[in-house]
Amino acid sequence: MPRPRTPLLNRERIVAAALRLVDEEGLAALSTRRLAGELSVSGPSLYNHFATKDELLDAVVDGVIGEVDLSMFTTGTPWPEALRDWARSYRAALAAHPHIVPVLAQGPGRRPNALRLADAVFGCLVEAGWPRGQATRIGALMRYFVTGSALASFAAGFPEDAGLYDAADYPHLGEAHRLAEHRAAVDEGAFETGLEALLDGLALRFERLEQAGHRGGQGDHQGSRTTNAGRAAGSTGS
Amino acid sequence: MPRPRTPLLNRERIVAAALRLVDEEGLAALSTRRLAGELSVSGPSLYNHFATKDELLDAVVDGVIGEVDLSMFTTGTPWPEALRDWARSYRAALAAHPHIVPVLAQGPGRRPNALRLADAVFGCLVEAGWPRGQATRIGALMRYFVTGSALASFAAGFPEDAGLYDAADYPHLGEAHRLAEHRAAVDEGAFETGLEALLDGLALRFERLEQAGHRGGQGDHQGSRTTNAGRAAGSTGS
DNA sequence: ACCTGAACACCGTTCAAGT
DNA sequence: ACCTGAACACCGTTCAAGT
Repeated sequence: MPRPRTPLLNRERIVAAALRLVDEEGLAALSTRRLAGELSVSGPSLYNHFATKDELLDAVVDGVIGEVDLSMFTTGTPWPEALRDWARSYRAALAAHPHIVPVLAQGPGRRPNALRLADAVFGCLVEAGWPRGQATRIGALMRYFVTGSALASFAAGFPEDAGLYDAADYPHLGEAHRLAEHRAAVDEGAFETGLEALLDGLALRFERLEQAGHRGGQGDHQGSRTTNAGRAAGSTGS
Repeated sequence: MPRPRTPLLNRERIVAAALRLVDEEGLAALSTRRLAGELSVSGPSLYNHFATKDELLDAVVDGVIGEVDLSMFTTGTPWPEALRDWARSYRAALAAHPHIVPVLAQGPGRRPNALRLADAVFGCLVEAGWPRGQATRIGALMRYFVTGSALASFAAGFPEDAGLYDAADYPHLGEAHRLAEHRAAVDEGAFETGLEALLDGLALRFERLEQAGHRGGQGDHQGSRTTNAGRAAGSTGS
């Protein structure tokens, strides 16, 4: 019985080929038949490894999210810097795979690497002294900003050409807004400005929190010197 | 020649039927054949009014963007309040049509109503004294945050069920994160927290700007008392 | 000018059949 | 256990033909 000769396919090889295909030719190129062809295999073979195409896409997305650097959350970096470094790493990972961003931005973040990511952010913020409910919200809003920026910046396709529409009706919008070259610069600037504004706004809240904490003694606010002991318990307070 | 009997179809009727179909049955239900059926017409008929399905989707999206309230930008409301009211109105419009958000978030914002929207925000900020380049970035980052939030909140589909994945590997994430009921509350909280943080962060920058302006005389910073005269000229400085 | 039926080149997915 | 070919029920879009 020479049965255990190695299978032609496995999830890892399929995901890798799918990501390469999407990166090189866009999301529309990823059909089951085309992907199977890239793997020198017949279309339905893929269904031995993934139940549906959506499940395959989920795996591709999770692989990309796995590229996001999370090390800044465990090296004792102060939370604002950690959040900034992480947001930029997140954006860079999405910029490297622009065509998958629409799938990623939409999909519920319950794949393994998405959960690792959410967990790392949450842990860092709670460690720093943020209440658990706030930490949850901050993690979410940061992801929303990064993915929203990435969608508009990378996935939007190239504006076909200037002069596509009449400028007459938009008194404040100038020619520059329609130039593709400038669009990338605006997007990068918008991301950086938004990121810094967000961090400043959060820092302001953190100061108020610390002051309230010091005045009110131990309310529901966990001080920033709390040890690990309290936070690995399970509930998130959100 | 009884030619001018009114046509069965027109763009307006098609767009309205498409939006209704998407709202009621989701984006996947919007096929050309299905939509044509709703309009009691044959599939290819639609191509007499839209060159492609994408062009039709663009029109649907622009209709939704047209629902966003922009009146706060022309009533002399201070820019932070105007921006806050607008962001909430924007979010509400997307919440009313959750299934179209993925298309909207991705599509380049060069349809008429998207341009009207961008123009209104830009005009308000420049009027308030923001430099044109900054005004452009702020408009963009606000859109990114609103659409990013909306995508994750409304378009993400319902998390199938709790217990889909093992909790063991995510020490900080508790059961609450997996409950659909709590997800909506977290999303709303994340949006509001992010919006306020963003506005605070921008207000901080505006203060610094004003101070620099008063110190440095008239640099490239247009004072907040500038009249309309200067800004309808066309170029945006971005 | 606008609508139709037929057709083209695709899809995702199922399933019996092979090994 | 894993791969195949054939098939099913769809797609978006084109096009000659009708009025």
